[in-house]
Amino acid sequence: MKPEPHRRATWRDEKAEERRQQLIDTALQVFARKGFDKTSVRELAAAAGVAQGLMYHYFKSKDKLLEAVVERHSFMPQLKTLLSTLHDEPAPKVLKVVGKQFFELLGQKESLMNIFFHETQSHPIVPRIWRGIMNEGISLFQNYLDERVKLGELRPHNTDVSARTLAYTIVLLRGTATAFPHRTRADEFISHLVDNTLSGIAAPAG
Amino acid sequence: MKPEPHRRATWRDEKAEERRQQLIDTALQVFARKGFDKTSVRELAAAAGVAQGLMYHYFKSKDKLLEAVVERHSFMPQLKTLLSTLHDEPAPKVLKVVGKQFFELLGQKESLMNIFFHETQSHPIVPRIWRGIMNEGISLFQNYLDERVKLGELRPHNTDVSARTLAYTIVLLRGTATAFPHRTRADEFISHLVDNTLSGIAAPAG
Amino acid sequence: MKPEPHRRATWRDEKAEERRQQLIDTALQVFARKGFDKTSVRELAAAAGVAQGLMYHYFKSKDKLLEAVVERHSFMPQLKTLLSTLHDEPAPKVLKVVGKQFFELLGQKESLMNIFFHETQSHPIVPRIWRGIMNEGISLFQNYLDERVKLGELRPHNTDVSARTLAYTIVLLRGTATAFPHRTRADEFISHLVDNTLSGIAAPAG
Amino acid sequence: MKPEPHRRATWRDEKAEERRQQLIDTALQVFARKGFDKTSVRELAAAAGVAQGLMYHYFKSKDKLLEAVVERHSFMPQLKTLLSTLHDEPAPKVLKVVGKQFFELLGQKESLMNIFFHETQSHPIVPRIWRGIMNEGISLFQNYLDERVKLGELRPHNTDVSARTLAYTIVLLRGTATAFPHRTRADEFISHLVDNTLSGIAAPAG
DNA sequence: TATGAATGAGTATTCATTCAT
DNA sequence: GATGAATGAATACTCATTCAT
Repeated sequence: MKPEPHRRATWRDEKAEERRQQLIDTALQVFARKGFDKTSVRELAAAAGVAQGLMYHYFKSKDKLLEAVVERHSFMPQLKTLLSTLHDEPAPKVLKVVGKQFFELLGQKESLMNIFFHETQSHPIVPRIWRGIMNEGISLFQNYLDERVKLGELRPHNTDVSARTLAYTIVLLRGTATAFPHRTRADEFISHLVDNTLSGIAAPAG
Repeated sequence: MKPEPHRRATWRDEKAEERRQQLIDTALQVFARKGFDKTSVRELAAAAGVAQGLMYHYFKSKDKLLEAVVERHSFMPQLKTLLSTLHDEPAPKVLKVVGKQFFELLGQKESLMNIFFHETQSHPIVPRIWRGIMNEGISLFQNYLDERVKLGELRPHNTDVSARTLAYTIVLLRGTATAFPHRTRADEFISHLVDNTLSGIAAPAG
Repeated sequence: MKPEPHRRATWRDEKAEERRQQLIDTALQVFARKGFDKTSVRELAAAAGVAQGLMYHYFKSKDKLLEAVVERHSFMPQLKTLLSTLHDEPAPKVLKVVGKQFFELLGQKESLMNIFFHETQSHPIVPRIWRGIMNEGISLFQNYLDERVKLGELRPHNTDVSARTLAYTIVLLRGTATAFPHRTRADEFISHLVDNTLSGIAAPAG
Repeated sequence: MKPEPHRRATWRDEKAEERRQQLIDTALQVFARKGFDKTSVRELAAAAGVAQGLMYHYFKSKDKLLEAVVERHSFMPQLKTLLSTLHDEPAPKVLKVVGKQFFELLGQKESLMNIFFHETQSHPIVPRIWRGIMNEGISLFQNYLDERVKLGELRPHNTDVSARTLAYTIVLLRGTATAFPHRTRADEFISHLVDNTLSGIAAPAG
């Protein structure tokens, strides 16, 4: 019986893929903590417990590594899953839930968010991915709102604006929450946010 | 006959102050365009038309220069002026105006905003100043909203949330507007934003 | 039934020898084109279509590979063959032919010549081989000239000098011919060279 | 009396020019000894007794330094001076003298010759300068020979070939002399070379 | 035999900072 | 005040070589 060279190659390939993943994950953490520019390849290698030369076996350059990081950890799938739960549910009931889940998702992806916020200028792919996520997310969310308008649950209005209002506010809430938490806790904040958005803050007319 | 040392000193002081200001202004532009880390002192000096060594006559280090930049260009005064016009004006009338003015102010301070967004990790003073501006601004804005609630113009609600909703949305709108403009134009967006915020987006109860 | 180990070994040896030869041939081309130092082992392996590690099965080091290249492609045999045709032929008749053949031989070995010219400092074996070829060639050539002197066909003179004059001129002609061809074509040049050498360029004494 | 800023600047400029020259001279020696590729900038700086960073104050890159070296040490002027002594002198009398002087000039420029021979591939300016020197030199030499033909001192022949024969032979003689000196000493060699060239090596007819 | 993952020393270059003039 | 020569540490990246499979 001949040896199976294919099997062996596959095993090596798997190991290599694991290693690649490990390097990406380590880089995500270190980039988020220290920033892309202030992180040296030597540091990355040390953090991953490998020789610096190995970085270049897996990634052509430090820039390409950053690309790999943002591509691999882009939370598009989770965002889609999250937003797919919207459909056929009444707005007042789900907006708070989805808002809080979105906030939580951003929290889980804190490292990535750090990169999105700070490394925009380092490499063009970073804002491109971020823009992709936001646009897609806003778009899906807007579709839901449009449906609800059609159903007469929401009044006719510019849903791009309301979608962005909710999304932007939560994104920046998340951004500032870590750095300098404020009085109102996030959950409570989002509850109020949705209430305000639905009912308005103006006093009921006369 | 010797010249009076005092006169000369004053004249020289003025020149020095001008020069200092010039270096700060140049640095603001270059930092905003290229990022703090990717800008060398040599580049800054060249952009200002002086020798590199001169930078260190005016600023102890590159970091201190960054501090000087964010301190000097902090738009706190303008923000306070802007918000001081709020008082004793009815909300529906002024929110749009103030919102648009705020958006425009952020636009004028685009270079500084770039630094706030991207150089948070470079030096602790950057997020500190940014946080100061935001907190102060939000606080003043919230005070105004509280007044309007007292006057019965707005319904009782968490004004911290509504203040932040408006502020955060406009900030991120500004941030994304330059990089990737979206369908709705800013002015229109802010109009809708204020309308939504005041009246809510829920359909009027039957 | 097991295969005879001897047969297998022989077959494998042949394959191995082929592979070795292939690696040497590839290396010759790449070294000549890019230079020894500027060629990485990775590049060599890629050019030969094998993994880098395999290079070290066949050659102990990059230096040893260079040795193998210059040893294998040393054109000593061809040179000897070429010069062996000299004997018993009259000088005026054969010098031009041999000169042109020598020029052509150098042309065929252009890659090797490139290595001889540029990589002298890389590894001591390179100038050693080159010196060997030249000295042996000059020596054989000189022997021929000495014979012709004895036969009275050439006048008594320092044949080391005349041998080197012809050889050096053709070598450098070849070296410069590729890089920057000059007015006189090589064939013609060599004809004139031999004519001059035999008859001298001085005007016949009155 | 005002201080003379110009004088001071000039003094600094002089110092800078001296330093520049020193770095070039040091580089010439080290490049010649170790080869361009095998010499690190750190080594160059150490050999010159300065910090490595200073190299980049004076030369934009290692390549530019090599350019500066070959440009500054190109022996074109000396070669022209040497060849200008030819005119109006009879060939038999001066060819040996000029030949030996040329050999000696090459010897004085041994370091530069090493670079010309070995670093052709490193940077395009190296062969360009070498070609310039050779072409100009050959051309001037050929002009002289043409004159002598016109005067009836030399017989009509292809002077490009005879000029190159003498030049090439001496160049390679010089190149091999250092590496592996041979039996005939250079002076003697050149005497024989000129004798052969003038009188030919064929036995006198009849 | 053949692979390619892994190593670690080495390289050119950049840069903030100092200082004599 | 102003210059730019000089420093030396840091950085991204390359490469010959080794070795487990």
